[in-house]
Amino acid sequence: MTKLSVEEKQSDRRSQVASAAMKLIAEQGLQKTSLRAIAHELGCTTGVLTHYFRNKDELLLFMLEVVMERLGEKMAIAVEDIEGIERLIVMMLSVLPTTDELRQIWRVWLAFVGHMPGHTGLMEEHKALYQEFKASLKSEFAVFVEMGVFSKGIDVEFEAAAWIALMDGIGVNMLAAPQNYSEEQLKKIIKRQMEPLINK
Amino acid sequence: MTKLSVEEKQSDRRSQVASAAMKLIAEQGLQKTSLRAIAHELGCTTGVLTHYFRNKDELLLFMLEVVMERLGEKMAIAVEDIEGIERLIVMMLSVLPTTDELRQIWRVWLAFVGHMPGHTGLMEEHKALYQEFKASLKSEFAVFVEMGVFSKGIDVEFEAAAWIALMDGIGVNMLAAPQNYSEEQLKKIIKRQMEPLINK
DNA sequence: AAACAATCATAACAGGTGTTATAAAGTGGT
DNA sequence: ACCACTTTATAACACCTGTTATGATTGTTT
Repeated sequence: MTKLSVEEKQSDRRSQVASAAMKLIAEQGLQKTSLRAIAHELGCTTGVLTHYFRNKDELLLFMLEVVMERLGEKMAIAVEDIEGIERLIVMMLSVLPTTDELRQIWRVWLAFVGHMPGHTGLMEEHKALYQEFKASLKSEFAVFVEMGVFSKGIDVEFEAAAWIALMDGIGVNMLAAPQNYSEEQLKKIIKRQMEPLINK
Repeated sequence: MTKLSVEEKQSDRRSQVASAAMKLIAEQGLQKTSLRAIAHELGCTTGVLTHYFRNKDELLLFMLEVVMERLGEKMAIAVEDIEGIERLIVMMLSVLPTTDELRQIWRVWLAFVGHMPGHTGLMEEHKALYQEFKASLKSEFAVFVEMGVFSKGIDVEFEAAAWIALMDGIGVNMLAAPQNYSEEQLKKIIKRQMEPLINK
């Protein structure tokens, strides 16, 4: 391969494997997603998987990184050129499981979280990625404080944690107890969470 | 056995099996919790399990019922003799994973939810139990409206759903990305969620 | 063209899985 | 003491699991 197109580079073999695994996990659960099933989904044999991943946990970890990365990208794309309070609303709406792709991502995350007990390595990695997420949210909040959108007294650390918790909860509920959260309802919840932070 | 003490009756053999399974799931995850492992934990053989449960999914379902039931009991005990806004706060605090027992319950629930994809039977049952939970919360809210604590205009259905989502999110975060939510912080989040509902 | 390394396929291993059938042990009623 | 019934143990079944080792194939470099 003399030329590397951008697409080929960013979706290298590891990512292809991860995508196949994510598809299966989202529609069959983690238990039924064996290495052989993933290989079959991808149209190859398990030799590929063992060549790119030391073991299954390493594959799981990579999938989690892919999931977090995709969520970050979706946020970034959704909010560019949007400022102020609207920016936060759009940001949150852009990652909730409202599309098939996002539902897949959330299902994979849920499977991972449910699989964590007893696997301390996975827990620590998950915690690290979460704090990364929280850090970006904190800096976002800090900007709002600087710009006078949020009041000065707020505890950025605490607010970011509370915000992530709310988003996780909505996401989990949209998957685990499917119900019609309309976009208006989602906005209503988000705005409420934002209300006490606004500088008045 | 001529006499059936209350304790022996409510913790019959099925419940004992479920308790052993819950302990293992909470500390090792669902994958490593095989029928043989459960039997070993309980100090018997798999014959007991197969006698009381048709298959593993039926055991899982029963565990989910136990989990929901215990949460309901904890709520009921915590809030008796407490009225008004304080009642709601205590109710919520009483089920969040702040103790070892509650953490176990939440871990089992998370394992179940992560295991649901592809098992439509389990999903439907989970949804049913969730709506039961929501119904009791709705009636709780309705009382608040009647008593003038909450304002008349609120959408009880929507508010209950939003509330459950917030609780789920906090619970998941307390397990998946452990951090020190102090009781004050939890109360702060809860009160905030309550604020827009209060009749002023 | 030869040598090297990356990529992938194949196969075997040791062990564990849920499920099922069957036999043993225990229990209470008559 | 016998019987019917529940409860538990044992063992086997067929299958799947992640992991590992070994070859074949391919591509790149010298």
